[in-house]
Amino acid sequence: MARILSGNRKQFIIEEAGQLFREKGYTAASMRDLAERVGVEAASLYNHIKSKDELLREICFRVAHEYVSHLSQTEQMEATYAEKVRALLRMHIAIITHDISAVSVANNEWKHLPEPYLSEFTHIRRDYERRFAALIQKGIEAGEFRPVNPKIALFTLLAAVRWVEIWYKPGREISPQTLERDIETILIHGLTQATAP
Amino acid sequence: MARILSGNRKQFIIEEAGQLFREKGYTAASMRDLAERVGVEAASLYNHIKSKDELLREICFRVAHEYVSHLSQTEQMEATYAEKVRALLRMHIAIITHDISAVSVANNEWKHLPEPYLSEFTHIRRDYERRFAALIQKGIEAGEFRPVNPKIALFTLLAAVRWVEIWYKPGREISPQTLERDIETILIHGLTQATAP
DNA sequence: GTCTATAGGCGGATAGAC
DNA sequence: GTCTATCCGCCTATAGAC
Repeated sequence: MARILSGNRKQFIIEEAGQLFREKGYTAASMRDLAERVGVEAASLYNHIKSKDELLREICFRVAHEYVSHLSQTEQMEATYAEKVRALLRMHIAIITHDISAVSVANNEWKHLPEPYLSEFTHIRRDYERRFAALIQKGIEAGEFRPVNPKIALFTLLAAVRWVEIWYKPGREISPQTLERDIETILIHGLTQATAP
Repeated sequence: MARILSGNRKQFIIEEAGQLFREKGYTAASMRDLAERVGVEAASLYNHIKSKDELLREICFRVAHEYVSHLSQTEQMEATYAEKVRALLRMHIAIITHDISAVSVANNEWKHLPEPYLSEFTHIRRDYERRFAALIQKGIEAGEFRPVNPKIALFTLLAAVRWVEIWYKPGREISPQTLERDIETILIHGLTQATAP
């Protein structure tokens, strides 16, 4: 029971840390700032966590594992490569809009992870990119996609959904559904009306 | 003469600061770090600059003004909206590949600007986005572009070229020319071969 | 214009009472 | 588990000798 309460308390602290790190950046955010949000003195935080960077680790790796888990599911789908890429774009937008603080921290503050976690994190991310690029490569070979460099295509897609993380706030004028539809339209079909392959 | 030398020295310090801020982040980068790169003691830097945030300001506003200046030129071009948007995409890629540290800092560290510079910077950026979105809006009205939300289109385009800033290193396997061509292909024509408007 | 020395503040984290 | 008090280090920036 004590462990469950303690676990909840820790999760609450991690949640607040995610929002704080997103707003001010990991380095500029102090444990005193975090304590104020949580409603305790700074020293009390250390009854739940061991260090500031433990918070960063929890956030970054939770996000990383969520992305990898969805990628694995997508790879096993029975579908065309275009459908798989489309599903991954939707997945990215969904994760971002549902867990925006954590995603933002994982995207922008990961470089402050201390070793060996930094190496582990970049390794996971590189592996994710490699597997995603392989799907695009196969889509090109299958004639579904234009013959572009798969890495360029990958990063263009990933970056194009990442802006949502910077910009999106719940309750903003544009709904997640419109977001999803229009971003997909541009990336999959292109911006211009009349296309000539 | 003394002023010219001093000016060059200051520019050198700003250049080194840009690289340092990009690598470590503005808050995590110390004046001692910067001094070591420049080859002096930290206190000596203050003969050339007034404060750490002056360096951040110089970098952020130089980049902002470069973007705005190119946008103004593009607005005055005699060309279709598709050609103008294409020109702006090329301009973004060119600025990023030529001045990557400064662009990276302006994109990622601007939030550490102290007021009133923070407000001024965000105002300049919002104005840039408004004018760029207007070009897309007109392109949609002219039937050149698909009927998507202009803001979504804008941010998707801007984000898609921004990844270059995170990823690009001079001398990497992919050339700026290939970058430009493939990113344009995806954003303007779309990833899939057979498009059905 | 560069140096050494240092002021003055805030950072993460710990000790120990309750 | 939370508090107060505090350690100790690093931070930006300044003072003043050379």
